[in-house]
Amino acid sequence: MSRRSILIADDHPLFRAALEQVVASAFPQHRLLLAANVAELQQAAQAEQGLDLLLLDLHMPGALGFSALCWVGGQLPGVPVVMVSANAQPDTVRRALDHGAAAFLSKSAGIEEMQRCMEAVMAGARGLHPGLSVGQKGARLQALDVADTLSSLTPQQFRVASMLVEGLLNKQIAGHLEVKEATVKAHMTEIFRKLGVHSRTQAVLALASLSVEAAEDV
Amino acid sequence: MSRRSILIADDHPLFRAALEQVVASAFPQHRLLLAANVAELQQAAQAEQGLDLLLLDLHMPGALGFSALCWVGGQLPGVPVVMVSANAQPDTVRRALDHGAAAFLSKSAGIEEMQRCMEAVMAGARGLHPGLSVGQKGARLQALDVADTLSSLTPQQFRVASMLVEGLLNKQIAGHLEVKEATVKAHMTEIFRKLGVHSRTQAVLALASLSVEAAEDV
DNA sequence: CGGCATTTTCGACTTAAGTCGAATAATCAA
DNA sequence: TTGATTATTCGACTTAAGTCGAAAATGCCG
Repeated sequence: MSRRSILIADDHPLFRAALEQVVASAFPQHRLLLAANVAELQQAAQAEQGLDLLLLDLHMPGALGFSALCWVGGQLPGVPVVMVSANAQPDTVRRALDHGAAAFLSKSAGIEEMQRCMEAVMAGARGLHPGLSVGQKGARLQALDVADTLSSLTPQQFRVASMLVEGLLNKQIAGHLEVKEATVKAHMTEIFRKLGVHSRTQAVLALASLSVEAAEDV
Repeated sequence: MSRRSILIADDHPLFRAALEQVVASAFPQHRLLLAANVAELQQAAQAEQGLDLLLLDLHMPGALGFSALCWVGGQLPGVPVVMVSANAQPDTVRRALDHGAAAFLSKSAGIEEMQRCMEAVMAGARGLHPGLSVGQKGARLQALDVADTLSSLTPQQFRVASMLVEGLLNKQIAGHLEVKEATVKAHMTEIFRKLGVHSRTQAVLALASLSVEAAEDV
């Protein structure tokens, strides 16, 4: 636990491996942790308090839009997050930074550029997005209330919420999490309370407003 | 039924009255029909087969995004629709035209401009949007499947679907429509079948993808 | 007017959803 | 370690959701 560590969360195997090489060559003294989905991300982040940097893909399985980023912001305060995404639309970048990302890296960025960015972020830099002017931050995002709420969900509740917006039944969610259906229902009730709604339908509507933020950039 | 008629559907009383004046002065020989919400729009359109023009507000109570436009396209084929909206973002305009609108009018447009546009549409013109270049049509819209489905809903089913995405319970929907809850459930089952889903949650997710198209432009 | 198709309606029944209370397990600070 | 807080789990119960079949109403065409 003494060595510093960097967590790479990306679902694409090839790109994750490539990213691993880039990070390893730039920071040979750091330990590298890998995650292919949100569940692994949460697990790894939980086992590693002293995380120095998190490279987070925007389109992760199980992540509804920027929700994974929101969750990290709430559950892992102080851990700088570099968002990584195939597309770097100005809107996407701005939203990522609004949601608390320390930097935004395009997957088409050069290796040296990536390394420079990561070094800067670990040195304390924030709001970096190579290739784009800083300009106007904090634009719209009326969905910020929901985003805040998401970051207050416990890890298990977050998984339940993720599967909820996949359209799964309680029974199916229970199967995936290997718990009883009654447990899922209890989580669901708590999620409703935190979202300020009173039914599954309303919860889906609230959460869907987050999902579309990222769905637009496909 | 011999006179030609124009239907104005807008929820804002003041603007609806103003629009009424504009239309009346430009087309004194036409009969004017008014609708303040989607229910009235459906009722009026049903009672009037030979509709020559429909002025449709984008933000109508009970209308989920462009759904009202989709429904008109399916239920009232041949009736030209001029969309009216407070904002005329290029994206909004393009989507409206993609969904079958004959023209798009900004609420801030001049009176003469409005009258010219309406005349042109009734003369057969299509794809008009004063103040914007025609350019690239038919862009994305992966939600077109849902839009097509919406236009296949019966009027009552459409009302049920609208209230569904408001987060209402079956009991509440039944109260608004003044029918028994069992009836609403039956409509719900049929809506699920047409949408190709198997639960209320999935239906909301499918329909929400339509709602957000318009929600962005607020 | 008399069928014919669609729409709307509803009751009875099965399944899913949601609430409440409570027990257990994990976390953290003193 | 101990006490307190939070997270996770679940059973029992109430309510909502969803399916099936069918009757009644509506609209339309010959």
